[in-house]
Amino acid sequence: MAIHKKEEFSQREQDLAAFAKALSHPARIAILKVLAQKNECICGELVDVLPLAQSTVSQHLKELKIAGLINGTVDGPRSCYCINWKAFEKFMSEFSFLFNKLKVQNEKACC
Amino acid sequence: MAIHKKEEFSQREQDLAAFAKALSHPARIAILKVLAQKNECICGELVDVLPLAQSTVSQHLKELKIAGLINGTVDGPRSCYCINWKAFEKFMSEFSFLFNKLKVQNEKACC
DNA sequence: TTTTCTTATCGTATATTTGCGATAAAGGAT
DNA sequence: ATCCTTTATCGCAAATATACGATAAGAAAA
Repeated sequence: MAIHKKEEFSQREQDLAAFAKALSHPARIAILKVLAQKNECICGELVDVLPLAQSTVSQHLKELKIAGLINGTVDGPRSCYCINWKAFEKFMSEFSFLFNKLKVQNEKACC
Repeated sequence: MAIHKKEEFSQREQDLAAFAKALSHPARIAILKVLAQKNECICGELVDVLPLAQSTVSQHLKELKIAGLINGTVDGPRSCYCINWKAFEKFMSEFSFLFNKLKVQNEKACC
């Protein structure tokens, strides 16, 4: 492949793509679901619920954290995670904005 | 890796992840933007606008089509693409639904 | 028919993602 | 201090994704 082309797109496009990428695995969707239901959750609870090894769950959590979609705090020997609603809302509204803005322009039928 | 774990998640989770995956590359976000602005668009126009080779653009279009986010019709020697608003809207509302449903439950601060 | 134009697909190289076991690190319990 | 519990990280293997040039395939034009 040799060359990274992602940087040649606008920052906005890259940000939206990064947000979508964080959501692009069913395990991460499932993690967000559990976090939303329980409000907050320690890593071990997620491991119990998901069909994945502890190290794999930890890795998905890391990706969600890097993407800014969840917060994590150390609680003794445990790690407590919860959804970063602010970031989540920001990205979702940005998507909706893009979507709605474009949608109004052309409701007409196409190819 | 050896084993595919994706199938062990619910269909809903897999569908949402697949939708997000289709949006997880800036080139595909850019393509959707152009398609939305022009309403419909032939492949060559996209190649002119994007910093990618024709074969690469064609591949991204294929992925968007497989994901159901765009429609494509053959128009003589050209291919005309447009956004499948119905599918797009369905997925976006599904995301919003998930997001809103979960959000209402817990506005309280967490970790 | 031959040429030209447009797009899809194939083959290939490289980068990234996914997944797990093993291990480290850090706090609590004994 | 030693063990136990919990989580993060490392190292590795395999699968996917990304990107391009070359080529095929199809329609229109010469």
